[in-house]
Amino acid sequence: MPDIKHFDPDETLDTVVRLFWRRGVATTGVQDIVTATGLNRSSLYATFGGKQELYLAALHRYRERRSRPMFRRLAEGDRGLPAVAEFFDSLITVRCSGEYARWGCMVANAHAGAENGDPDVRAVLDRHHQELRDALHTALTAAETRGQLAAGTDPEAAADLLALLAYGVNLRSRAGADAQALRRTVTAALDSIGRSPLA
Amino acid sequence: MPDIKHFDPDETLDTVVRLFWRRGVATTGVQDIVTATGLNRSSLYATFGGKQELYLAALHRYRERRSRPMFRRLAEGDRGLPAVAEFFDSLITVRCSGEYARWGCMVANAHAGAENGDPDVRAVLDRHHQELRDALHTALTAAETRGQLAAGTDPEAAADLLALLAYGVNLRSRAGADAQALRRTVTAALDSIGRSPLA
DNA sequence: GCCATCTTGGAATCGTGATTCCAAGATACT
DNA sequence: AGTATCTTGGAATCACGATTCCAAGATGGC
Repeated sequence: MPDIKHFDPDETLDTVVRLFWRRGVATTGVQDIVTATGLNRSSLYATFGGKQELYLAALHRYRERRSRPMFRRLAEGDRGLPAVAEFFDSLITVRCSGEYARWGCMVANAHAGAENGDPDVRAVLDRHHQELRDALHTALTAAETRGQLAAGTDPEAAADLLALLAYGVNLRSRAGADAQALRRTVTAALDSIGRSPLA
Repeated sequence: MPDIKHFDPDETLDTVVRLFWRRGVATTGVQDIVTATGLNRSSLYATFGGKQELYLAALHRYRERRSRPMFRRLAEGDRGLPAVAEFFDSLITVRCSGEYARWGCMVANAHAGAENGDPDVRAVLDRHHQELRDALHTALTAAETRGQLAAGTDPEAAADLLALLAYGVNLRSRAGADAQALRRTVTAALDSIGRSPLA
């Protein structure tokens, strides 16, 4: 009996993600969202609630569409170090070129804003960090099993280190860091973790 | 002949730094600054110009009072790795406890906000990164000279890595990362850079 | 074709954003 | 003391913030 939505909420959320991701939540107005999505204020509020709820939904969407797939690839296949190297390589490519160049990571960005005061946001941040660590840890454990790790390397500690390194890459890429330089740095880090080249 | 200022601009700037540092520029209003400093809008604008100029002044002040002293200590004395370890130790202490706990680094925070669109801000960000790298590089070169580095460690690459790691520490500390965990991670990183314990 | 129910357009609300303006007050030199 | 020159208080400005409201429109089942 009721009317049906005249737009696609899913598509809308993707547009909203792009806005919050690029410009941050504090500097993105509801008017900007209305303009970018083309839909009406009423529809926005009726579908998603207020701005904060919309931001949270966008954050979830970002993680689901952008972060999770990368984490999954990183952890799957027991490839070990090559998977880690590929992860960072894709990361740097996305951060420094193409449509999303210089946007950084939406979750990393959220750390710096006042939005991290919201307990819900904070929870997402922590969960994200945990998942990143876990994925890296899985890959590094596989690397250890395959004998790819240097003698003194602990997979746990190395995962923590690489997770923090990823935040650094994300942040600096937003300021326009050079992709080549980032790649060199990551390579050096992975080299120090991995078995020295001996054959 | 003229009147003289009825307040101390220097002291005021310190208060402003605290505001922008903790809450970010987008979410800090001029009204908040007026309230926190106790001085009048007219005096604010007459002394510092608008909000953006005030933010830039605060950013400079932060670097001068907070970052530079740490960089200087890191680079001076040719102590090598111990200086690096001490640097990270102080960093984590400041970021996770005391008055500034969970505030992160004002410069790192600036990477994530929309304020990085301003060319002047961007320039400060790049200069900051350069100085951090340089300080680390100086310390690591001293470490190399003193034979503290592992065989495959390049001071340049290690400096880049540790610089990015510092951003990671700063970001995560804002989300309430555990100091002990951060310390363990940093220690592991320094261990992998340094000469293995052999006597 | 009708009705209950939802969606949509767009104005209205009401707070707060940064910035400006001017009269009143304070200062230091003459 | 007088005066030129700056500072200060506080109201005024004007754009834009998020959110709400209601009349008009669209839908699907009867």
